[in-house]
Amino acid sequence: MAQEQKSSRTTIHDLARVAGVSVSTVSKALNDTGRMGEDTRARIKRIAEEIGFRPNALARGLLSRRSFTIGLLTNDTYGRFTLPLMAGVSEALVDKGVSVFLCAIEDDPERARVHVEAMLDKQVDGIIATGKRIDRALPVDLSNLPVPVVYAFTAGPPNSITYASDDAQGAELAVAYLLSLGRTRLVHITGPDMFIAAVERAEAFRKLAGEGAPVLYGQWTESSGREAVLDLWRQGGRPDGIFCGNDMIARGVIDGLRELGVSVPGDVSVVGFDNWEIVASQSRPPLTTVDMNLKELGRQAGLTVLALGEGQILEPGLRKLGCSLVVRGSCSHAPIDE
Amino acid sequence: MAQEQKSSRTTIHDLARVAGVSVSTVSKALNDTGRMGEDTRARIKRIAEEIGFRPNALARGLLSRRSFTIGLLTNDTYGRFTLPLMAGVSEALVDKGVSVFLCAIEDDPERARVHVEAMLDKQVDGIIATGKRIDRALPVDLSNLPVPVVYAFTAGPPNSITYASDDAQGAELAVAYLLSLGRTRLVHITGPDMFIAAVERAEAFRKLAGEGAPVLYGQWTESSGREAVLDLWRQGGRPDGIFCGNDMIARGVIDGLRELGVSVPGDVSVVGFDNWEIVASQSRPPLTTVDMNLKELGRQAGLTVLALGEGQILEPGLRKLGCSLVVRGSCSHAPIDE
DNA sequence: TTGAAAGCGTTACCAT
DNA sequence: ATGGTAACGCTTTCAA
Repeated sequence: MAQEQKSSRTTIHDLARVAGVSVSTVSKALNDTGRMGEDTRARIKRIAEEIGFRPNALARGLLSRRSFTIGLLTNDTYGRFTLPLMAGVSEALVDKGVSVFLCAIEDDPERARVHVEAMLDKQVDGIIATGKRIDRALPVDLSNLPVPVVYAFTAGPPNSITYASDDAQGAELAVAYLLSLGRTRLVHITGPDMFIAAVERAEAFRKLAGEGAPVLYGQWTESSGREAVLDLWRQGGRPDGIFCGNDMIARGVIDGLRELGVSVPGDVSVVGFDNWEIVASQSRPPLTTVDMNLKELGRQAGLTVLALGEGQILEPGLRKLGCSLVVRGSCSHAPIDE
Repeated sequence: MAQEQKSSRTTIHDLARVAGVSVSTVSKALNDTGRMGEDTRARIKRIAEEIGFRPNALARGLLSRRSFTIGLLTNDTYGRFTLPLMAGVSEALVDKGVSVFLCAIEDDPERARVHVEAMLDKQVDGIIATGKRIDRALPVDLSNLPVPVVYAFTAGPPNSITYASDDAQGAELAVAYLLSLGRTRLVHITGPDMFIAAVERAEAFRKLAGEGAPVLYGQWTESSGREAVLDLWRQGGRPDGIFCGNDMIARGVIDGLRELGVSVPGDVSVVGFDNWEIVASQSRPPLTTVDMNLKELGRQAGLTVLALGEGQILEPGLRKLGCSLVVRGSCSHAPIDE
């Protein structure tokens, strides 16, 4: 049938028997601890290799009180933010033998609790909480757990360690780029002002583009971007550079500009935010956009929970990681006037 | 500092001491095994609740040889297919106390091996292999593992249990819908014919739309869809219904039609495939599309590995799950001619 | 009805 | 240089 080879796993006892030594000797040989003849050690290692012995992490964890396992909790259903983050966490930790439990909770406190308890039962060495916005917390209280918790891209309680991308710096990057291209009449089209990320980006935008530069709050959707740009032109606005709060909005903006017969990047340069590959690279023209380096964020969050789990004492607080600009085709130098 | 409450976990010994009984009595009370006074049982349960005792799954697993843990292996970086699937797996298994290790491998056999071995060391009860296309295998051999493996949305070896969506049925659904609207001149615009999914959908399309109905293979991208439609019109094609191989293509198609001044859904009805929410709902008009029910697929795959892990013998083979049609705004009834 | 003891697979310590 | 033994937290006989 379908599951023939389910050979029972070989244990350290089997290995000891085959090698003709005691279990403790095998253990020491394999872990490079204790003192023993290099020949014996090598021989045991070779035999272990041959019979395909792999130590049972459950038994190991029982003794060491470390499971080499961490939990990643998220309420970001699409995985827009979670997957890159997860990739970073995973990449940083595989080599240390750490595996990651992924738990997707859909803003359901009950399910969230169940997931968290399941992870705790499994003795995870730590938990990374993540989500889709930095100013909202997950629907579950993680503050009195017996394991360290690190927050990444979601709000943590006071005194927690939280990782986030530097929205202001990212926005500055985008605006500075537009300015460097000679674009002077800038507009910012973004999501709802209830999002702190939107506000921070907007403030950074104003700082560089001038306090009077228009900021248009709306939704994080294409249609919102498109309508904003249509309204703008209807009202006589004629920016030559548009910085968008995310890539979806940017697509809508480009869409709207096409409808208006305005050339991108000829007449107007457009910059997005998120570098959501699938959206940014498929737009026409491909989108120049800000990348939040979520993978790096994940990597650091992963390393941090692990360090906390090993007993290191780290300063609590918010840690902002820099963004970078990914240049594609939606921006060009402003035409020389005379 | 940041990790104050790391109280050492309470064990069954603590609980036994508090309750004034032996560990074995506690164990039996909590597991509803053995015989004992209902009052004692209730009292122990209550105390367990009070002091927040939760059994150590590592210890439990050591004994029972079950870790209540499974691994999900994927090479789908964007998570387009993996996340819905994962949601299904997770949803079906949380209640059974099973947690899921997610391992994203990027077509790197080396990393894949490392991940698989890490999971095996952790004594996973089974592995679900998944990916981004049904006719390619993951870059790692999973066929001689000591745990059951189920394949979902990725190719498995002969005699394995594989879950996939029913591409033909999904395509039929789409085409039948177009026909039911009175659309008669149908075209299919899809991805590369190297994808078996593309071919199967195309065949199903031809079966219903007529053997002569045009099938245009291209890429799975927006630009490919747009160009196909532009070419089509340039060459004088005037379909009134377009079935697209995926939602990205459908977006491109709609985009191209707008450029041509063709109304969707007035002049042409468009159906997509995938129901990639973020793409389908944001297109103008929102996309009517085929949903592969990946969540259900995940649920079944999850239940199946678990069953195999419990020793059940199941028939190997490919199991196709039905798709459903999600109606949005991109289709309408054909105008009455006279 | 309850408890003592063995054992799951591993590591650490102390003898030999 | 190597091996015996205890211990990690739990479940499961088996005895009382």
